[in-house]
Amino acid sequence: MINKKISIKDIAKLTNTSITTVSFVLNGKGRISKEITKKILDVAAKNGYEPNRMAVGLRTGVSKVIGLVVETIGGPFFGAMAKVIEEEAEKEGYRIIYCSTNNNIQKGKDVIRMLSQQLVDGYIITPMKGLEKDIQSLVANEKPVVLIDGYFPGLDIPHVLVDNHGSAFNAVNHLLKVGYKKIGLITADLDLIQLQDRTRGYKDALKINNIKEDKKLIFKLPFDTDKDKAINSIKAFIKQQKQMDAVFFTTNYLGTMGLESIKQLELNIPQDLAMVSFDDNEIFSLYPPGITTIQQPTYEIAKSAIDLLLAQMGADRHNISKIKLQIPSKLIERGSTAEKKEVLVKN
Amino acid sequence: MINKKISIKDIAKLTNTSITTVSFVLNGKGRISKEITKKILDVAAKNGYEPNRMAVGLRTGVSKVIGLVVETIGGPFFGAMAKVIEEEAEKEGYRIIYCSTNNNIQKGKDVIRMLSQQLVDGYIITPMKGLEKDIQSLVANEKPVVLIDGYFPGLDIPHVLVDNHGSAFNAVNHLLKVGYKKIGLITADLDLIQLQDRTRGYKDALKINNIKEDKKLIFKLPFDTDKDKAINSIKAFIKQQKQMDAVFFTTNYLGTMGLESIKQLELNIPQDLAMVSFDDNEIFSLYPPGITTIQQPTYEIAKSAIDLLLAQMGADRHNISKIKLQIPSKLIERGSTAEKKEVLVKN
DNA sequence: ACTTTTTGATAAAACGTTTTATCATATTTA
DNA sequence: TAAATATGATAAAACGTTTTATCAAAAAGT
Repeated sequence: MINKKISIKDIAKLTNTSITTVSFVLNGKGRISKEITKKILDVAAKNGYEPNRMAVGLRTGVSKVIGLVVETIGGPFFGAMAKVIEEEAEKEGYRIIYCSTNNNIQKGKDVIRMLSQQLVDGYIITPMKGLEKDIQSLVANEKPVVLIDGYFPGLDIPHVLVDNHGSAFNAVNHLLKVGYKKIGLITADLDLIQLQDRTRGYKDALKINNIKEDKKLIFKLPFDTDKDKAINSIKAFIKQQKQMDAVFFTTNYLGTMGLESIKQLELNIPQDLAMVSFDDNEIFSLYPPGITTIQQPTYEIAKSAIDLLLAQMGADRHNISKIKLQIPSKLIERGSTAEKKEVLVKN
Repeated sequence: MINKKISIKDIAKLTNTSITTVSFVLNGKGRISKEITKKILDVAAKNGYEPNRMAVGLRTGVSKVIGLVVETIGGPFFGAMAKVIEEEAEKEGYRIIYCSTNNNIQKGKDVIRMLSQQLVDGYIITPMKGLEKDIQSLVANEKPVVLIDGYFPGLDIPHVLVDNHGSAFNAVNHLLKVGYKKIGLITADLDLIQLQDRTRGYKDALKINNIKEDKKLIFKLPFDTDKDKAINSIKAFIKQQKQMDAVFFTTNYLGTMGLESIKQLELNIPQDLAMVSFDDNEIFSLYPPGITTIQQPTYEIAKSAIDLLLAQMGADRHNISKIKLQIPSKLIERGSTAEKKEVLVKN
């Protein structure tokens, strides 16, 4: 049953009709009689005809493929996103072509250039500094683009992401409410707007509670440190800041390493150190006493992003673009931020 | 800088040459003088020429795209795979188009049919029962295919996966060596050869240690149960099998839920119940006292798969196909399988 | 000086579609 | 009955490449 792929031309021959007629029937265009329509449809079905996407793409300029450019598909965050995006796209007949940048600007540029070889109809991209021009150039060329998990401040490009500032603000505020006073921040030394917004949220929460920001309580982990080194430097930071009674990690990855660090230091959560991390995660729910986290609405973010993109690719293209969404997160409170018990001072 | 995409024809016009000449220069074929070559290359570079992949694809029948069909990209296992596969493919100029089946046969069929519309040059597929015909048909049509994380017993299709039988055998053997005697098995009620091989490994390990298999110690979790229900039924199973002193989970997912179940039952690991799970994972390394796991060589598996596929797509196509790899795993021993302390019988 | 070979360049066909313009024939209108 | 219109089908061009076959001019061989 080695089916040589059958073309529209073959169907025309088999049904004594013309190529045009077959094309019209298959696409429900033109005016073709019932009988011929049926005959063509039958033959097409029987031979399992599938249009050649390359030919269609060449002729129409439409590939029915969406480019998904993420930092890395590995993590739980993007994995969940990818799934939703794929499902929604498929409903509209789009396939997903996936590329990762590994936070490397050149790789990002390359990937975008490649995809723009008429390969994809639209883009969902996690932006990073240095890609502004490339992405603006896509937009200028009328390519539908939605940024996800980040944005370019000042640029008018549709995007959807969690409310990073508000989420961080709430988390730190929560820590303060339940009694922690010396709250540390552990973030990554990456030039990402998301991390900056989260840091701002932390600082604003302190400010509004009249707590003076202490630079010593902020630790930026260098970007490319390997895992063991990273854990060691986190441990060093925690050990050094003795008065610190809680710590806020700005990413999942940092939070997990933080957990490992705290474990290795044999500190008790939350008695010795309370903690909150961005991005919920199975570890955080399972690890005793449960780690309080900021749960990103991954489904909503992904759904909004793909919807926004599909809308841009649809008929009503123009009035939809320029939509910007910041979706609220959910603070999952667990044991790691249990109310602080004041230490009794012996007297 | 709205660059309308430039074509080979435009370059020909700009350089007073013919389309053929430009094509020859750009592809390093034909015989064209140094001067004209340079002129064309210059103009092409200056205008940022990129070939139209659709046109190339139509003409040559080659898309430079690889289809990756997995159960779901979400999990850590496939996420890690996808990353490696993408990196390696990119070196050879291939892009990855990703589709998930969610363990649904019809979805799998649909996805394969779609991809075969001349969209992709080769396939990496996680096989599932019911897709045999579809995949064999690809092979019959000379499409390069590599199966990953599974295989079709009896069918001669290249594949690469972990040595499921051997891995399970070793894990259970290890449990027996360190003193556990009543070892339970928790697996999923899915008709996957991987799970069957793992189950066989478990049984063979018992057999070789002269331990009679006890059907009561084997629990198959129904496929579509939601997480809470699943945890409850695992808890019920554990509570019922009082003499059971250790349990082997055949997948990451099951292991994680098992951990949650054991936690909810307030059992001590390993004193009350020892455990081993397939697929290593950050939770298992972090959760006290550390869970012993079978670590799949994800990098090796993915690398082998993409290498095998690229080889099939290369020049020496035929002598390479039909390669089958089962890669050994690594047993990561942690606290959950510490040597069993015999309970002192009071006398 | 005439044929053969080499060199450099190109015209044209093909890949499989979609779509515009055209054309008969049939039907309606005047 | 002649003119206008509606109906059903199709030829041909176009999308941007690659590649085969061809061709003129230059170089080499006789």
